[in-house]
Amino acid sequence: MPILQLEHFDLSTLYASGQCFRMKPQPDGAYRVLAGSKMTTVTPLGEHRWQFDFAPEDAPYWQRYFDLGTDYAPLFAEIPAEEAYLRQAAACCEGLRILRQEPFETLISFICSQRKSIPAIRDCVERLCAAYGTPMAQGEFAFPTAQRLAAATEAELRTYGLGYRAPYVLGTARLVAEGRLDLSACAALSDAALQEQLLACPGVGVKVAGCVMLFAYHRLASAPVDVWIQKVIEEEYHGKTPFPAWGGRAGWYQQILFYYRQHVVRQ
DNA sequence: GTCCAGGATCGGA
DNA sequence: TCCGATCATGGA
Repeated sequence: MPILQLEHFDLSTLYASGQCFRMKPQPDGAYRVLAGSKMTTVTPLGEHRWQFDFAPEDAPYWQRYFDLGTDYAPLFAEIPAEEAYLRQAAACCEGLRILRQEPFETLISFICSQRKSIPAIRDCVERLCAAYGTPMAQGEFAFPTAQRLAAATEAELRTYGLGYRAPYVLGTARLVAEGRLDLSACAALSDAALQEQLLACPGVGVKVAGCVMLFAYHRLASAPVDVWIQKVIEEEYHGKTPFPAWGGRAGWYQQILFYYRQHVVRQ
């Protein structure tokens, strides 16, 4: 199994980053990472070295998932000096990255996310996987396919902690299962056209669409504003969003600010 | 008991 | 176009 030396990579940071909900800390300090129907275990060896445990044929998949083809050093170094708060925040998340997650999994997960804490989202997503996902090795389950979720009933979904979001999940799963929304084809769309497609899903507003664009389609100009980012805008940017001025770096900077505000500043 | 969480939707102004 | 109420659920 490959051992990689990675300067800007840290699973504890990614685990807490709020972009993925199926990373699981293990008792030995490793992380089990599930995505779609794939699974890997990543063990810290110290000195920025990480051991990846996955099937040999999955190497390209995880390379892409963790965005290992991108050198993040310039992404930290190029933050303008005049952006003092952003630089201060970035100094606290050296291992942060923007993942490339499965679109359907990301879409459903963030529909579930509305007005939930990150631990609550993890629980909810995990229950959906256990109920509708294909069993994998070591007691884990794949993320459900659109077909499986679309075949559920609203009442059934509610028993997994979805609450009022149950019809949203069902409606969106049906859009995908019936081919009325082609998430693979969406990868070729412009940012605006992609957002339009996502907003057509029940339970998807600008914020959830923004998360899917950033965390699944790697649209780095997308900077979703949740309650934490709204606090940052009010506290540090005089209530005026800085994201449009940041262009193609907006999503990356947003993720730095989110991590910093939630895990370092807190309150 | 209250308050809050990676919000969206609806009705009414 | 904008605003307020409302929507389940779990944890602090």
